[in-house]
Amino acid sequence: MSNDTAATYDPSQYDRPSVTVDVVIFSLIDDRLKVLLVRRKQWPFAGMWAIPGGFVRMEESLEAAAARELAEETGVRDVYMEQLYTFGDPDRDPRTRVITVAYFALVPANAIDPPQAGSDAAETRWFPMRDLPELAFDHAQILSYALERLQYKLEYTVVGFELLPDLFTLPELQHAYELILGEALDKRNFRRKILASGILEETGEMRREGEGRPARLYRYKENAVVEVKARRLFP
Amino acid sequence: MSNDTAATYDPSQYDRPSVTVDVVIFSLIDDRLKVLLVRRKQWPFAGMWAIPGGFVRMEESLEAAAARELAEETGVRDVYMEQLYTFGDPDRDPRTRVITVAYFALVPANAIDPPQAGSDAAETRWFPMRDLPELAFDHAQILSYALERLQYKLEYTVVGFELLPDLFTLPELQHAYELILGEALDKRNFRRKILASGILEETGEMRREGEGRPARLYRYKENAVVEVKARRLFP
DNA sequence: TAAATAGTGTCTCTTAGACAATATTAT
DNA sequence: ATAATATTGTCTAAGAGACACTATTTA
Repeated sequence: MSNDTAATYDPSQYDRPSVTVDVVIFSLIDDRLKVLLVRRKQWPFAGMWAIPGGFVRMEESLEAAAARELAEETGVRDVYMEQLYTFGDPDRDPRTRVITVAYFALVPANAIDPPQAGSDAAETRWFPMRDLPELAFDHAQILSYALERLQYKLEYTVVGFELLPDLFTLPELQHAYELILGEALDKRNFRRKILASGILEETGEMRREGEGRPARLYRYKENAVVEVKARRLFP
Repeated sequence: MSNDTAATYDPSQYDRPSVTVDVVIFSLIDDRLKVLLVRRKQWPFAGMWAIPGGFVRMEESLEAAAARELAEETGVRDVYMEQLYTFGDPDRDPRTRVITVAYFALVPANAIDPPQAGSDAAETRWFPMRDLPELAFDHAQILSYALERLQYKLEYTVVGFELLPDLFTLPELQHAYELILGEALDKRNFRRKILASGILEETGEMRREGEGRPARLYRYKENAVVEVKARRLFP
């Protein structure tokens, strides 16, 4: 806290809840928006799937805890991550009072550790957002909110490229947007809007795979990303 | 949390941080945007001002804790309140690890208890946002972020009326917006935008005070507010 | 040369901003 | 009548959506 109204303080006079971070990890895999889930082995919700998370250690910040969870599950660091919301209903965990600070992360598929090696041998799996299993705790609510936020952000920022490799083509980026938003977009309007944002630049190179005409490869400008980050709603 | 990655659980194996809620309480008083602060009496930051807040009790939700703090400080219930962000740097409180879930509330000045009677005798005072004292903890950062969010929301929603009494005139509403945004707005464009949102309705009555032509009194439509609430970014 | 994919321009409609005159009341 | 405040409409510029054809490559 900060102050106990009358500014008295005695930690032992209050029971303390547990605090965890849960990280909703999104990626585009096999042409679908997928989320990484962990299978629970014990009560409560044994056998059900859950968003990866864990306790916040006493000496680490919330962001550090979320980044640590992400790295443990995917081996990935330095990807887009933002705080989503804090969920704290008293009965959301049947064991004890647990307040969780939820984050969501966007991870390019090519950056993920091959065998999804968690530090321990917990079973993890990527699930399509449109085909989720039954979820433990209030995690269905958290996932639903994370998707809503991701879709919302796609409409007014250009975070989509955070799910792609460093170099990508505009058709690839548009495809990513269409997968997440669940609707087709007009090529010309999409290109106009994205390029007008000024955060992409051509590499001068082409991607020549597949049958048709090769596509130009783009990257995002580091400076421009700073601009976008400054305008984020959530610090 | 939810799961400890490997789904083992033993609460005693982890130290637990304290969890508090801090509530940034905004109101329009004496023609200024003001925020309610509490003077600290003890170490740390004795004598400095802080955002009102307190521990989350084991049996209450975060929202309930925030609403309780708000009621204790202002006597007000059932006003606009939303979760702002969760701040958890390990050293934000020199006493122990304290994670705070920050909320912000919009309170109509006419609804506030006259003598600002907190349940205890802590000294509280309304400070203009443009003339803040030195603040305890990371509360300057929290206030700054709360103002940013309020200004942002004013631009794409019509939350401004949450700071006004049930009945209000369009010039009063515009004045509230100008105070918060810190800039003059065009009367005609403002009225067009607000009325186009469809969330206000005329009462048929007039406010006849002061010298000039009386102004029409409006209220907000309950149904319309539900619509706006459904479109909120934060659940 | 056929098939596949990448890339481009215009028109329209809506929205937001700039801008000034009239209407209604109290004094 | 004068002062004070409330109310109203138009023009313009910019942004968003609808829409179809040309360009470049591989097989």
